[in-house]
Amino acid sequence: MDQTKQFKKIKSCSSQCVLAVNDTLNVVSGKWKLPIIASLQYGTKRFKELEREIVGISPRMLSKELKDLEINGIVKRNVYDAMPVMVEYELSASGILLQEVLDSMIKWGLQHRKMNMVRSN
Amino acid sequence: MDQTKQFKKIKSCSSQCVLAVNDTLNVVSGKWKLPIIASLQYGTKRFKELEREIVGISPRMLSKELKDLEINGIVKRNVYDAMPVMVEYELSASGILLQEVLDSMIKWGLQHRKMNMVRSN
DNA sequence: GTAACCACTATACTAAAGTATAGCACCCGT
DNA sequence: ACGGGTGCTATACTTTAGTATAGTGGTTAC
Repeated sequence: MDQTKQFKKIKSCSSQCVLAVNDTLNVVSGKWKLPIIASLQYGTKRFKELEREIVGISPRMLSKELKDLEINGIVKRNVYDAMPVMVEYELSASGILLQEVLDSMIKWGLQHRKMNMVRSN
Repeated sequence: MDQTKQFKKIKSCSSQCVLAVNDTLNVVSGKWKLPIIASLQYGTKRFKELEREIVGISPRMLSKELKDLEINGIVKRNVYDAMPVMVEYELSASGILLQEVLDSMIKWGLQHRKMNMVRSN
C-alpha cells in the first residue's frame, strides 16, 4: 500500500522528467540545430556567415531552423536597420546553458565509442 | 599564424565533439527510445511488459526500436528457452550510463521552462 | 545598367520516421 | 477445438523532415 504510493510518486516524477527530456531533445534534434548552436557558441553571427560556415545547409533550412530556435528561446535575433539591413543571431542564456548538456553528450558519446570499440560513421 | 593553428585545433575538436554528440542523439532521438529506456531503468522487462507499459506503441515500433537499441549497444536481449520462449530486455552498461545524460537534459529542460515561463504541451 | 551581396521566401519534390492493421507460430488452460 | 497469451514480422499507408531550385526586394560597387 505504501508501495503503491511510491510507485505513483515514481511515475509522476518520471513523466515530468520525460517531458523535460523531450523539451531538450526537441531543441537539439534534427540535422542542423547542433551545427547552428555550435557555430553560435563562439559569438554572434549573421545569416550569410552561418550559411557559409555550416557546409551543406540551404538557406531554407537555415532560416527555418533559426526561426525554430528563436521560438524555443535558444537564439536571439537582433535586427539593426543599418542601410543594408543587418541581422545578427546569438545564443540566449538558455542557449548558452545548453553547453552543459552537450558536454555530457560528448562525454557519453566518447565513452560509448570506447566501450563498443567503434562502429558507424 | 599561431591563431590559425589554434583555429584548426578548435575546429578538429569541435568536429570530434559534433560526432560524439550525434552518436548520443542517434541513440535517444525518436518518439519511443526514451520511454523504452526509462521503462528499463527499473529492471529487466519482457516484450509484452514493455508493450503494456509504453502506452500507444505498436509492436512493430517496439520491435524495431529494441533492435536499434540492441545494435547500438544500449540494450541487451536475453532469450531463455523455457517452454513458452521467454525474452528479457535490459540496459547495458552504456545504457545505464545514459542516465547521466538524461539527468543533464532534465536539469536543462526544467531550467529552460522556468526561464521561458512555460510553453508547449 | 548590370553584377553581386544580403536576408530571406515559395514551390515542388524525395526520403525518413512513424502508424494501422493483419497475421504467424508456438504454447497453455478448459 | 477454442480463446487467449507470447514474441514477433509483413504490407501498406501517412506524416514529418530535409533537399533542390528559383525568385524577391533592397543596396552598393564598377
